Amino acid sequence: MKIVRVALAIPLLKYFDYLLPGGVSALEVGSRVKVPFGNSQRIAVVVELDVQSEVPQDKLRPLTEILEPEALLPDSIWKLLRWASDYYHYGFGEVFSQAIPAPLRRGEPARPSPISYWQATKQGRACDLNDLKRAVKQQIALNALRHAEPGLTNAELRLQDIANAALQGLAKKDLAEQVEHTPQTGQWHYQQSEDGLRLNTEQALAVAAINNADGFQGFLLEGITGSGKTEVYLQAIANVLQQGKQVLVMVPEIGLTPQTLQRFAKRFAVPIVALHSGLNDNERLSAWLQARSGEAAIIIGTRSAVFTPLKHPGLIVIDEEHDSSFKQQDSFRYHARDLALVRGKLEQTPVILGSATPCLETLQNALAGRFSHLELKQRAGRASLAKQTLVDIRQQPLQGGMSPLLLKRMKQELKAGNQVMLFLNRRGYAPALLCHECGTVCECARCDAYYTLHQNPSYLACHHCGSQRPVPHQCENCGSTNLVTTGLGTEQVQDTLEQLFPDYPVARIDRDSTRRKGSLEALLDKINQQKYSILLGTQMLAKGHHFPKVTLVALLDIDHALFSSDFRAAEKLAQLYVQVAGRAGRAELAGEVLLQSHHPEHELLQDLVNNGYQHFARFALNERQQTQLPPFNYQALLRFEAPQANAVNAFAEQCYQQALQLNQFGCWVFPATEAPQPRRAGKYRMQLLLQAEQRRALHQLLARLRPQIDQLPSANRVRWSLDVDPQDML
DNA sequence: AGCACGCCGACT
DNA sequence: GTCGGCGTGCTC
Repeated sequence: MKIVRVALAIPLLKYFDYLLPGGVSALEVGSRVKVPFGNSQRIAVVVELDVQSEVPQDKLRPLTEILEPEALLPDSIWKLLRWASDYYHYGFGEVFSQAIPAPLRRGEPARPSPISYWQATKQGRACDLNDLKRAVKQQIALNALRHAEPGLTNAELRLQDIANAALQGLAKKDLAEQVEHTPQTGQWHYQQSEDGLRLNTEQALAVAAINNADGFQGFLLEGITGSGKTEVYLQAIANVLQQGKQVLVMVPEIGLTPQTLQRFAKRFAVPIVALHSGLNDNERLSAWLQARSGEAAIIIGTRSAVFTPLKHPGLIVIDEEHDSSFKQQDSFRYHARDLALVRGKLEQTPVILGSATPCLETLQNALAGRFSHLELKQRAGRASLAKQTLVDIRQQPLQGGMSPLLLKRMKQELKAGNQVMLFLNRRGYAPALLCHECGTVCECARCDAYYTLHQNPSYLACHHCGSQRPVPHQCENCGSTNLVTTGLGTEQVQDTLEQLFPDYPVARIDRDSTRRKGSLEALLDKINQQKYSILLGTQMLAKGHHFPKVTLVALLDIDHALFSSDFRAAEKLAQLYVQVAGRAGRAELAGEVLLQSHHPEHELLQDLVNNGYQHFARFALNERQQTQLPPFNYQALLRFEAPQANAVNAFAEQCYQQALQLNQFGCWVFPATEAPQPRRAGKYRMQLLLQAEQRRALHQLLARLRPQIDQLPSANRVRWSLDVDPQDML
C-alpha cells in the first residue's frame, strides 16, 4: 500500500505518514486530507507522495478522506510557505494553516458558499428617494443599495457606515431585503481611461521604471508626504491591469479604510476585494477564492494578504512599508514585507515598497542596489512644507505638559479658526499614583509595573497586563490618605486644555476613548466637520488620517525615545515625526510643527529637524554599521515565559549552553537576560539574543538549535518562541 | 496543540 | 472511599 507524508497544524517540526487506501482517486502534493490523529480527526496537507516510511508498518493508519484531488494553492504560494517555514523555523503545517482562510483550515470545501447581502426590493428601486427625506440614514442606505450589484455585504455596509437600524427601517417599508447569494463575478476586462492625474517628471520616471520591469524587481518608492506616491501606484496598477494581470495591494492595519477602497473603486472599474478584519469567515473565503480564480482584479489587504493566491499575479504594492503592523508579533512571526519580496521573486512580478520614511532595512537594500530607488522629492499640488521648531522646555513652566511658547501659538491658531493637534504617547490620567507620606507607588501585583491612574470613570489599570482595580483611598504601606499622581497622560492634558481653552472643544483619541466599535470613525468624522478645535491623542492619531484644517502640530514629550534601550527607538520617532509633520498644512494652509524636548541639542533631533528624514536615515544607517546592528547584522531572539522564575531561568540557561555548543558558525550568542518587562501578567520572562554578520550563519545555528530545544526535558513547562528578525525586544 | 494517563487533596 | 488538580508523554 502506498504511503503519503502530511503536515499537521501542531507546533512540531515533524511530518506524519499515512497509508493511502487502495483504489483511491487522484491526490497531489498540496491536497488537503482528513486523517486520524490520536483519537480525533484532523485536517492535514500532503507534502510528499509515495514515501518510504521510517515508522513501523503496524503503526501507520489509513487516511480518512481526501478533501481535494489537486493542490489547494498554486506552486508559487506553496514555495513561499516552504521558504517561510524554513526561514522563520516554524513548522510547515502551522504555516500552511495560518496562510489559508479559516473554513479551509476546518476542512470545508474550497468553493464559494452563499453570503448574505442587502439589496433594494422592486419597490425600493422604483420609489422616489425624496420620499425618505425625513429618514436621511435610510435615504443614504437605499441609494447605496440601488447602486450595488447584487447588493451589499455586511462588511461593505460597515465600510460605508450604514447602520443596521437604517436597513431594518427600509425592510419594514419593503424597500430593502436580505438575500443569500453565492458571489460570482466572472471575467473582467480593464479598459484604460484617461482619468489619471498629470504626473510631474519624478512621478513619470517612477511609473516608467516600474512599467519597464521585466519579471521580478524590487522598487523603493521614497516620496515625501504629499509627493503623490499613490498616483504612481495607481498608474503602475493600471498598466498591469491592462495586461489582464492581478494586483495585490498591502496596507497597514489601520490604513484599510473606506476612503482607501473608494479611491481604488473610483479609479478602476474592475472587481476589487478587500481582506480586512471586518469580514466574517465566508466573506473572507469568498474574497480569497475570487483572488485565486482570477475573478478579482485588485486585492487589498493587510499583513496576512501576502499569502492570497492569484491566478495571474502582476504586481505587489506595499504602502507605508515601514509600518510595524506588517510584522506579525505572535505565534508565526513573519514579516509580510519580506515575504512579499520573496513572493515577487517566485512569481516574477515587480514589488513596490512605498514610504515617506522607509525603514532602514529597506533603505539599505536600495542603497546597496538590490532595489531600484525611486525618489519623489517634489510636493505635488499646492501643499507647502511645515515649519519645524524645537522647543527647549528645560526650566520652562509647563501646564499640562505644554510650554508657554506652545500655548501662545495654540491661542493664535485657535483664534484664527484653525485646528491644533497634540501628541502624547501615554494614555490615562497619570502613569503613577504614589503616597505623599512614604513614597510607596501603587504597583500591579502581576507585573513589574506601576498602575496608571484613569479618571472618568476612575480606576487603576496596568498597561502591561490589562488588569484593573479601584483607586485606593489609602496607602497600602502606611495607611496615609495623601495620595498624589506623578507624570502626565492624555486624560490630564485634556483636563488642562479644557480649563485653558474653555471655548475650544477637545477631541481625545487614544485606545480608551475609541474602545467602542465605530467610535474612532465617529470621532474622526466630527473632527472633519470642525466640531473640535483641539485634537489630542497618542500615536494612533498620526496614522493614516488627514485633517486639512490642522495648522499646528506638537509632540509634547519625545525625550524617552532619545534614551531608549531599543536601538530602533530613534528610527521610530523619526518616522512618527515625519508623519505628524505631514499632517500639518497639507492643503492650502501652511503649518508648523513644535517638538518639545529637554534635549534640543541632541544630535538626532537636530539632524531630523534641520536636514530631514533622508539625511537622518543615512546618518542612522552609518551608526548601525558602526555598532554592528541590523541591517548590517542579522538577529534572532528566543523568548521564554513561565509562571515560575527559576524554571524560566534554568530553561533559558540550558538554551544558552546549547547555542554555545552548537555555534560553529561564528555567531554571537549573548547570555540569556531578563526581558524588558521581566514579569508580565504573572509570568516571568527572559530572552536570548543570537546575532550574526551573515544571514546564513545565523540560520545554520537556528536549524540545529531548534530541534535541540524541542527535546529539552522542560520544553513544555516553559513557553518559548523564536523570533527571526525581531522588530522590538518586547 | 490536544488528549490521555497518572499520581495526590477535598468532597457527593 | 471517589472526583479532579495539572505534570508528562504521545500522536503516523
